[in-house]
Amino acid sequence: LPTPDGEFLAGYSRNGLCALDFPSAEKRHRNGQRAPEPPPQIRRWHALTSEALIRALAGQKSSRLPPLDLSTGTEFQKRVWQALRDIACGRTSSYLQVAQVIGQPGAVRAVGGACGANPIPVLVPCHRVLAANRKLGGFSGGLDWKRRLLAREAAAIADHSSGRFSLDRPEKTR
DNA sequence: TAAGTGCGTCGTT
DNA sequence: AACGACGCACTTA
Repeated sequence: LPTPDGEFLAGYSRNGLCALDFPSAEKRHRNGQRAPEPPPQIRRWHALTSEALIRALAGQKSSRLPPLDLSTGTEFQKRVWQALRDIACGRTSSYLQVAQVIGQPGAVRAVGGACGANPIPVLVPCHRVLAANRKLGGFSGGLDWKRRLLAREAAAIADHSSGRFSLDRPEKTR
């Protein structure tokens, strides 16, 4: 899946989009060998994924998404991932807040683990979760990506609201 | 303030 | 039984 930020790799199951990988600088994802001719269903989903991802990378609210197949996760993880999807574009949350939202205020650290296990980063916005001290926290795709995504969302919001509203973005970068 | 240490917590492996 | 994309209290510079 080509984007201005490089070639992402999307994976589909019978039920929908089930994986999204950041561009890997090294091995250029299967080196051009993609599936012969995806079935029409998959191609429709892929078109949606493509537009949504490109918008998301620009910091804009994502367009309509294809069905997401998150069935690989445990019950706990699925609850966390759903909570992530409820964080609006341009806003941020914290691992503690997410833990509270899913009704397990003590499972803060486990929430971090679930974020790290998110199979569809960017579209399932785990990058919007910061540490409670308002620092960046971690990111499986690399902290630079997390910074970039947040900065672009903040910029898009600022642009849209003439910058007169307070942006909630991370104070510090580590 | 900033940075480091220790411990509680709890889902995963 | 061990290990974190954490949080919080508490020390030290």
